[in-house]
Amino acid sequence: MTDGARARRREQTRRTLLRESRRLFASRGYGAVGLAEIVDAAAVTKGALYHHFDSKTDLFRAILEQVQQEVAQKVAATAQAHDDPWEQLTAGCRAFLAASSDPDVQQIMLIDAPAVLGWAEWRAMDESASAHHLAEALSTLIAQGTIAPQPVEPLTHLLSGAMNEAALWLATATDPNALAATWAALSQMLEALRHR
Amino acid sequence: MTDGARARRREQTRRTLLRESRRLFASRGYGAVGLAEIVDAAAVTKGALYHHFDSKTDLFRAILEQVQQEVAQKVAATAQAHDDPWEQLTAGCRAFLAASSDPDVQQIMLIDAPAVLGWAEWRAMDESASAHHLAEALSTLIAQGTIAPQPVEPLTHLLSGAMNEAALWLATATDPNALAATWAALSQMLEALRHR
DNA sequence: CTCCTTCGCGTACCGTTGGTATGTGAAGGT
DNA sequence: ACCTTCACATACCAACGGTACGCGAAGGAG
Repeated sequence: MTDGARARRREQTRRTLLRESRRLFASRGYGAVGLAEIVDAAAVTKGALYHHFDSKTDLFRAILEQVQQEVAQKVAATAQAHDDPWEQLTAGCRAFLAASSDPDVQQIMLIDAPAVLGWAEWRAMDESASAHHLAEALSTLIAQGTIAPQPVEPLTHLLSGAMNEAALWLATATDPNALAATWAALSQMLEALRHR
Repeated sequence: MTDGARARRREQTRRTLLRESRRLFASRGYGAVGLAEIVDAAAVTKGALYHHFDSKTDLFRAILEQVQQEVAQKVAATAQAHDDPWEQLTAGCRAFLAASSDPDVQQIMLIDAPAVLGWAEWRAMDESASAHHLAEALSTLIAQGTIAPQPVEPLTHLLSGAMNEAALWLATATDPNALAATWAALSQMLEALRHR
């Protein structure tokens, strides 16, 4: 069913298209890359592209989904290596910072995505991919009394936004211990949430 | 010198162009607005537009500069109403949140700007417009011992990113006391920076 | 007042872009 | 052996950002 020469070729074309367009979008930005360049790099034509994706925006959406899943998986894997919910939160945040330091992830997920898809859709995708986990972790910590009772949504957005911007800055920072300093400051903020 | 019929007409055309394009960019986003629509709304032609601006991107840059100055002025005015550096910081952050709740400001300054101009240029403009003041306030507080000695740059980016994302979320939040809850959480984080 | 220059802007046009309609040949069922 | 379906190629289009050039009014020089 999922097999056959035609299905295999289809999958391969789609994967090549995603791979090449992701490479180009990541290196030069969504707006600066034309479809002609993409289909040329993938050694196909626009007909093939539009057979797999509804539009240039739809292609970008598929790439973003892929990037977000990769980041979310790294964060989840790191967090699940710990038992204590508080350590899960801190380790998850560290893992997110590390994953977001990848230039590809930054250009696609943090810079272009909100402008290309609109903030609302970007937000919805980020929610289901990673912000949901963050909110859940915070809820758990509130439930067990580690964090003072308070609405989790504002907290989620403040932390998410802080880490996103910090990751973008780290990419251009020349100071070799900028990552350590950033983590120290973020850790300081997280500690502030602990019940006194 | 700055007067004369020709100079007055020039200024008026430029201002009309900025006003209309800002309105359109803010309401539908940079990518979804064409130059034809802009010059039509301003009752001029593309010749006039390109006489005042080098490109569509350059037009956007001029608008962004204007928006950032407005926000920065509101923040500075609020901060300077206080004497205590700590109150200047907190009041400034509150003012920034309030100013960034304007949908026009969000679409132009927070959503489109990084993608249109690239993160580096956006960062540079934000730096000279408002982030510089934030960093200065933090430096002052460190110098006077209110905040523990630490690098200010990571702190600046964490706080700036947190406030940006929070402002975007507040725009879509239905909960009427979302602003209060957000400020409570942010205030909690700021308090954490105070020397123990 | 006259002449010439400059300036602000309009007109006409171009190359490229995202998107579409249609053709085509191989794969797969019957 | 036949017909359908599918994956993709080809050819084309409207709209876009951008440019070259023309034109009329404003302003300085004599």
